[in-house]
Amino acid sequence: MTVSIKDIAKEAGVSPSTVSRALNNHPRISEDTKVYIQQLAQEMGYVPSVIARSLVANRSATIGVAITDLSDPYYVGLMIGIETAAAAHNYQVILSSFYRDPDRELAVIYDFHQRRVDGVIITGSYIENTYLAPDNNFFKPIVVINSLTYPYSVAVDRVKGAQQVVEHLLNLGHRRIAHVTQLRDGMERLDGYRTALENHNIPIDESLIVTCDGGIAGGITAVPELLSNAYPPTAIFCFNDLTAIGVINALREREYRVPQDISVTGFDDLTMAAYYHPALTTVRQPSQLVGQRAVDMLLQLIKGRKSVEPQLLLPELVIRKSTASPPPPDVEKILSGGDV
Amino acid sequence: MTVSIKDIAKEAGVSPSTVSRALNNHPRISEDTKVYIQQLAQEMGYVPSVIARSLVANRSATIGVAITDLSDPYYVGLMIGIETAAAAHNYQVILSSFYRDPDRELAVIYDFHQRRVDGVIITGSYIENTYLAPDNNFFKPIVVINSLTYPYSVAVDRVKGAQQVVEHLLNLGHRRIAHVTQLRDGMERLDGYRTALENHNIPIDESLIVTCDGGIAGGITAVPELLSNAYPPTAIFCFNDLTAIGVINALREREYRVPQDISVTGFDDLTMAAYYHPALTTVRQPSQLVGQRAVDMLLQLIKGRKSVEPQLLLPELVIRKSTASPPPPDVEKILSGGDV
DNA sequence: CTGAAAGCGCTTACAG
DNA sequence: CTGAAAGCGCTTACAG
Repeated sequence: MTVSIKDIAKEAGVSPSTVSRALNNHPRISEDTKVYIQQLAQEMGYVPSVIARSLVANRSATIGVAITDLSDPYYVGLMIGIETAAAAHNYQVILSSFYRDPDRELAVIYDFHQRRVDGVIITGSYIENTYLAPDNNFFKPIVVINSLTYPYSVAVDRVKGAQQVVEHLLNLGHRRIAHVTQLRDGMERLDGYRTALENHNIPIDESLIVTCDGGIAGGITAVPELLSNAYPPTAIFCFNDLTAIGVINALREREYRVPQDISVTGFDDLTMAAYYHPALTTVRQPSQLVGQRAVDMLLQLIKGRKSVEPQLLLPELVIRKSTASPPPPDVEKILSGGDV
Repeated sequence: MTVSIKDIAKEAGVSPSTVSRALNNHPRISEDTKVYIQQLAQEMGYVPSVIARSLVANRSATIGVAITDLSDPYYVGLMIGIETAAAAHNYQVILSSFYRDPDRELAVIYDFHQRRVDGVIITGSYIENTYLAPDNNFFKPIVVINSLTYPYSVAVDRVKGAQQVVEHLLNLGHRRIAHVTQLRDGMERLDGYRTALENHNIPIDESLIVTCDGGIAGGITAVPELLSNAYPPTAIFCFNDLTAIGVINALREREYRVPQDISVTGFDDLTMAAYYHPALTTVRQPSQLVGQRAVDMLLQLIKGRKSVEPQLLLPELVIRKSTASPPPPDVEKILSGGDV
């Protein structure tokens, strides 16, 4: 049997109220009994129940974090930022994954509400607009990471990030630049890609845009499609570092050298990006900072603030070894009638 | 104001007990009122409070997971296994990191108890023996992953794993095999390393054993020490994949080729290991399975079982591209009086 | 089938 | 400074 405040009260011959006050350092309590009770509690192995405390305080000191998929280190980075910031404010984190399944996402958020978390952070949400609906039963503040439409959001300007890498490729002299994108989460990067090319008066070639699942496997499957193009790309701008790594693997298997034969760029700047071979040119998303800011924003909302400004953080182009100028044009191909 | 069972009772003109029964599909309740109440609850936006429910049930359907450091993908793998298995049993997971700090570890476990988790899983524990002490105030079952001394543990046989890779290196013809270890968590691997060498009658050369922090950085710092050896190694058995990647980076910086000039092995078989260049020869730890088994064991203990068998899972040697036979002996060195 | 009562472990006005 | 009472949101014997 776990010992409760009542047990201590009985043992000490005082009322439960007094025990409660002693344990909580209440101002109006005699120093003697306070010390005595605290010591007694210690001896008796008392561990306060935050369950009971939450019930009366109407506050659980818990935030629910719904992460779409922990197997992507990018999300782990967010999680680390969230957990660290939450711990610094004495909040505990309850974690659930929903693996890109909208039904599971909804179930997770509902479960969070049943558990009376004080607030919720969602990354990789597929149903962010649901949280705006007035009849959704969700009465706790929700912050969505990287949402374009949801009002309480902290995001990274991925349009700009994409534009920057593609500019970098353009500056190196590339003209046939492919993009491996991801349907759900890749729209901003696609925008940035288009904008950069248009700024340089390069027409968009839709055959150079292929979709993937956003993981290493997706990068691998994208390559054959790209290489079978009548005019294959000299550079590939990938959805993220994971797909870049997949792409590089598939390229290497076909004896292409990166970056000598073809340049490849990532996105995210995972820890691994710097230590991969070749080290990845990529766009750094400050994921831990994003996580931390999301907690800050959520804490404001929990405090009752109604008007928080959506946050937009800046990404940073990181140039490493996976990009270079395109190889010289293929002379044989030109002579045989091709055009580069 | 969030709506409670009382609000629904008032609205429906019945007692709270009836509402509770209707909501919980209690057997003895008229179908009519059940349907009516459930619908009313829905309309009123009722979300049950598991806080309140936990208080009476003395069960929170929550397990606390203390992970030492989420920035190591190995621990993330464990976490994924744990979270998945927990979700399958309708348990939520509350997650805290303690970053190899024993004080924080203890504080986290205490906090879990305050929150009345039903059980605890700890990975990378530094104070596992504390949990055995009778006066520690911890009254919920605790499973420790990869513990050698704690009775409720699921672990991987790392001695054997280490032995296997070192055997592999030996079979390739290596005789000068270095080991980059980690003080806290590397003892088993060190054992396996020693055993394998002894089995082949190769004396242990302590100058070939260097310690590191268990991350990429540690691999990088280990290399200069190893290369400055009077008789440098032809193969390096690393604590884990991360250190192997650090080692390979440091080697490459010095123009060593892996595996032609020197072989390098990892441990863990992170996802990245297969896609690294060169693809890592390593020892697979079935981390998701370990996480899942830990949940299974914990659930047994929560159910009240007192005698669960510690589990020891087998690792698996995965041979890829980072190992090869040693280069031919350095003739110049031999001629100049050296000995290999 | 339904309601009144007690209780889970705590906190907090309200009296004294 | 301390105690008795009420209450947080639920569940569950106990009566009826």
